[in-house]
Amino acid sequence: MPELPEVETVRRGLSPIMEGAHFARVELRRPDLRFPFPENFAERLTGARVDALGRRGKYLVASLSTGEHLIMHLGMSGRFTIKAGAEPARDSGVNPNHDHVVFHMRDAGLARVTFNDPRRFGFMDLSGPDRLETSRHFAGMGPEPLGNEFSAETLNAALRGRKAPIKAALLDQRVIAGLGNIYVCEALYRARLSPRRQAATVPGMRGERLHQAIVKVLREAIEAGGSSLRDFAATDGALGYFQHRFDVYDREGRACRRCGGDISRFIQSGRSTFFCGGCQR
DNA sequence: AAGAAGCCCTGATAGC
DNA sequence: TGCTATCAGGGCTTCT
Repeated sequence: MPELPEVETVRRGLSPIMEGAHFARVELRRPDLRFPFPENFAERLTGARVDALGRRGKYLVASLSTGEHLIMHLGMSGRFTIKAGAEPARDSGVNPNHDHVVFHMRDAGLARVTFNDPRRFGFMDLSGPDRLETSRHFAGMGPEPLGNEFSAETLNAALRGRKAPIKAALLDQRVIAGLGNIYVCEALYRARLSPRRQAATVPGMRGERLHQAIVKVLREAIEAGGSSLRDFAATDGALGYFQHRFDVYDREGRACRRCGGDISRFIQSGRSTFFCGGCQR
């Protein structure tokens, strides 16, 4: 379940291979992922150089020499694997039936970058040469939590007046970019805030705690190479290990490390929320 | 208009 | 053992 730390881990794995390299050939093994590939997708990539590989929220963005941007989302189960040119065709180390896209990169020893995605919740898109921030995927997206524009003040401002539970507000990519179920649960635990608390009541001291908790949990998770629960692996197949440091996520029925209470689980807007009723208010 | 629910998709797992 | 039901949850669409 790639959230910001997992996507950042993938970006760091891909950038040494892709930045500065050209697409020699692009293989599409099916007409769509979650959405159809954009028109002439392979043709528009072939010959282009990757000037930079960035990330916005949970999206990977390759800026191309053609002026277009290749926008990639891992969905739930998307995985990129890198193999050098001479290695055998079984690229991803997982079921090759789900190897949907292969980028053959030159200037990188003809490395192959394979996108495998069993559930096909991932997608790829090309944005025109217009500014990225106004593109369909990024218009209205909230601040990068590890960027300069994210502060306790901007978080508070985004939460003010919101009647939804804080859990739902933090999952909303318009409030803050890149958080998913895992890191929202973990950040709320660290900030000692109940996921049920109305978002509008957070600004103030609670908002400062929450801001700190979000930044810290994301930094630690990136340092740990992300979290590998069911699907996630880095481009070299390595598993992240932040899942071993979860305080609440996937720990239903276990003891809270802080107060000794029981970690409980309930469904909030259709998704599992994990929290400690003893010390999260 | 904000908020919630439904949808997509497959693999792992639980339960019979 | 082998079948079926359930769950996982990104973001988008639809409904209230």
